[in-house]
Amino acid sequence: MAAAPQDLAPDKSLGFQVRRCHRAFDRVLNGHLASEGLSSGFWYFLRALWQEDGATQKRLAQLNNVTEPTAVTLLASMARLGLIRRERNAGDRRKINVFLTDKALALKVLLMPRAHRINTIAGEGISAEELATCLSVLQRMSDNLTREAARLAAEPPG
Amino acid sequence: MAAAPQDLAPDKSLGFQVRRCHRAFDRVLNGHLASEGLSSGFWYFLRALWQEDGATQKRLAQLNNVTEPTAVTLLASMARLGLIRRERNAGDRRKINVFLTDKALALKVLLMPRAHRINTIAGEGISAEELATCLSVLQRMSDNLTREAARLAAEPPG
DNA sequence: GTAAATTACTTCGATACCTAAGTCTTTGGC
DNA sequence: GCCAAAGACTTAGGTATCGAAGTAATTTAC
Repeated sequence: MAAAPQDLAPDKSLGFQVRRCHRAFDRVLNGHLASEGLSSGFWYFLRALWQEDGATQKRLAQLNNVTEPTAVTLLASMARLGLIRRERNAGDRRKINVFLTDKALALKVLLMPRAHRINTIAGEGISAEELATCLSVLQRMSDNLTREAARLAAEPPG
Repeated sequence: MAAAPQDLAPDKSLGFQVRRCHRAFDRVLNGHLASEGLSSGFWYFLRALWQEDGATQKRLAQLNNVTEPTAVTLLASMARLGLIRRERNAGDRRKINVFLTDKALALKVLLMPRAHRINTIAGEGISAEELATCLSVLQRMSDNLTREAARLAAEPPG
């Protein structure tokens, strides 16, 4: 017999476990970045730019699943630290293209292996097949929830 | 041939996908709670207290995987809104026991079904077996990373 | 039985998010 | 052309989170 809707134990809730796991990843990531004077907020933007240097701020926000104001704040901090350079786009002056400095480019060879290592540590004792299933389920859940969030924004919940 | 450590695509990174999924859950949860004047920060404390009314602040922080300062801030907000009552423990005056008010108790029947629904929406089109695997992998990854975070705190990364 | 260590909570200052409401630029309809 | 709509970025204000350092109560070690 299924549990009543009042009694979903936190341990059995995907939302709860996703949150717990996120916090755990974030703490370890921050721990590794602190020695370079960086914080986890920068990490996702650095990685996006290593793949797509010159992207606009809007594009970077989308790649990282954050809103534009969040991107503005983080990119301003990164510019202050000399990690990026922002250039108003000549063809469309609404846009700003973001470019990595040499300093940020150099961080790639230092930091990417650490990211790998964190993923490796996370997956210790877990089969490749299970990890692949988890990754796929996370992607599908994200898609489902993103659709639901858009629905909620249009029409309040019932 | 395996990809070089410099080239882990974000989509294939568990850390990245866990984060993305967390944000998606959080947005939907906030969307549902906003109509009651609540925010997602309260949710986890409410749920913990529905299961364990009278818990100390430290205990609540542990149950929710947040640090004590975070718990202090959130519980202060909840007290301001009349959701909880804090009582200095008579036997050990360092401790503070947290109790739900009637108002917060009444929210349970309203909110728990919504939490269920969010989990249901997230899992649409995904088999029960896959979801169970994902849940189990998330738990084990959290445990691995929590251990690593403790190790890092003791000794900086190499 | 007191000094030192530990525990529970708090305060402080900072970062990373969000929503709502701007500004400035470009595009589309007429 | 011009005005309205849409797009890209910014500002303002608020919440949730952290680490580090502080306070008060209790326990431990001698």
